Amino acid sequence: MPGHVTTVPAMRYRSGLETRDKILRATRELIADSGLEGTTINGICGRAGVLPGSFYNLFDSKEQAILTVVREAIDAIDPDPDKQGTVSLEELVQAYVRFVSEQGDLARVYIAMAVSGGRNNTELKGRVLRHHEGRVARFATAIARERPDLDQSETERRAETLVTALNGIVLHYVLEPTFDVAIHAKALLSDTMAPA
Amino acid sequence: MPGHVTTVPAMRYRSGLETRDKILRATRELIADSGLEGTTINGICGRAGVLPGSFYNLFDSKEQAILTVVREAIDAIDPDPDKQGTVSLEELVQAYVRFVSEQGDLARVYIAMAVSGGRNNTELKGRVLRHHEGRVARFATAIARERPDLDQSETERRAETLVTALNGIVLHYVLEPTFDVAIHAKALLSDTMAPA
DNA sequence: TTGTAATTTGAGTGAACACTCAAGGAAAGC
DNA sequence: GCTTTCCTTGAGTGTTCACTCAAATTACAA
Repeated sequence: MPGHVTTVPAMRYRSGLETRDKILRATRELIADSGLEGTTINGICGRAGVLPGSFYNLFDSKEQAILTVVREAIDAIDPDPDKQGTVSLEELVQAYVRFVSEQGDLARVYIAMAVSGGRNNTELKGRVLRHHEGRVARFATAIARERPDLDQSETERRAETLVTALNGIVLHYVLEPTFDVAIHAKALLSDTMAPA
Repeated sequence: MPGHVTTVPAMRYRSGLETRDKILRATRELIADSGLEGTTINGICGRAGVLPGSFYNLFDSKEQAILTVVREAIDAIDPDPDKQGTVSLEELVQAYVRFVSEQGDLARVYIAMAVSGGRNNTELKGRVLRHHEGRVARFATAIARERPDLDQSETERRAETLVTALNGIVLHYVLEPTFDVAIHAKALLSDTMAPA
């Protein structure tokens, strides 16, 4: 059970926290433009201006740093996680578009994760799938509030189509930064709310 | 200019062709369940029952084998590349769904490629973007034929939304094999053809 | 100021990576 | 059967990977 017990010190000094920040920022940037598998300890340390020994003084493993960044990306996607039942579908979509345009690095991390999806990493895979389910449920709730005429299975199907299709839009944006996410997201949104 | 001149022999014996097939099959399977970066020479050779020396007798590099498989995946997606202007949008979508369900390995290769998109591989990146453009153009042609009332920019936008959204559907299918691609693809199709 | 613990240094570990090569064995043309 | 070319073998190349550790240095508390 690696990661269950932390063997790194308590980080009581300021410089430790600063180094930790530098490492996480470097990790985020590196995942964003080299992908999960292209992210190496050397790359992280080089970009952060830190030596490997210092990295391992603060993190148990490369994976722990990556997981921390992935969690950041997941948490950054959903607006107001508190107000579970009161956010409109449009707000949910707009929040995603905003997340993508304002936090490009994290958006790339999010897609890199959704794709490699923890191929040989059960911890990461579970996290990805749980996140997806929660996201679909949230979209479904919003749809149900605005379109009470739809039955439950139709509501759920529309939520699932919308969430996965939006990911497709963002996936392409990651490949081609000139791609206009907002326009296509808006189109998907109005399709989802169409009468039929 | 690697890959321009081939240094491997002419492959005149039957066993050479068989070994080549075994290697390409192993490469395809390995990309499908370990991703592009998780695909190693040792992995390929182990799965193919071949030694590294034999691999390099038939391929110049690991990248050459991967590119061959990627080209397979790209070519397998589009139905009847000859009849450019006569295929309906529904047929295009159905062909993609069929491709995904019948050739899961290649579909995974396709997504792996679309995602890692040749991050540090210009050859691969160019191929991916050119393929995407051609695909959008083909979808746009089909839409224009069935919906001549739409202006050109609207037609193109719908084609782009549909193609990227479909990729999102397939991306999720790759993560969760129980995901029903056909249903969601059909929904996207009818949305694309909606009046508004 | 001094003691202690956190932090940094930088060389070093073994494993896995892509790739090579000389030599032996097998398949085809003659 | 002889020759040539193809194919396979399997050990070996240098590089990069994630990760370690003892020693030096620094930051804070008292």
